[in-house]
Amino acid sequence: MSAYWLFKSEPDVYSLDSLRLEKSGVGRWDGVRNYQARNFLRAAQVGDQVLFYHSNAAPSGIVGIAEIVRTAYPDPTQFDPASEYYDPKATPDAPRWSAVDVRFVRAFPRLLSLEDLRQVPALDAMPLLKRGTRLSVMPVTPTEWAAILDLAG
DNA sequence: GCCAACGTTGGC
DNA sequence: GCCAACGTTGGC
Repeated sequence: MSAYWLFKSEPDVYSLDSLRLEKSGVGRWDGVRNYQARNFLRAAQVGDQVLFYHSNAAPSGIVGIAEIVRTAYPDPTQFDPASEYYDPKATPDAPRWSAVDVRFVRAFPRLLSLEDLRQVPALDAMPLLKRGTRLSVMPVTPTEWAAILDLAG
């Protein structure tokens, strides 16, 4: 039984299109530096479905679907001093941060903006829509998933 | 282990 | 670019 997730990314950094255009067909979801988000990443299983959300965009919103193709492994960027995600306290023997691999599934016909999503009562409990929540990886319930796909058309 | 200071996120 | 909200750090 697949689970559902929502991943946030700034489209200027990594968009759904970036994932779609990956030569290998697979994109690495790295750079997560929040423990709660990391723990959710670690819970993701192969085949789980992911809502791809563009943050810091105009407008921000859900743009499509990706799928987990590899479960959590140490995020290589934490060991790379040249990376903006470098974490000097992480070592290969004691990694702190995890990455997963995803593949593109599909783009929605239109972006579902926060404003759109707030119109749907079934989505009221989503952390995404709660004031002040900045979680970049969060679980999505089957009910929420169905409501969002319905909205996407 | 408290908590002030600081840094980051992300909508607007 | 502003700034509210939140997470992390580090002095004590």
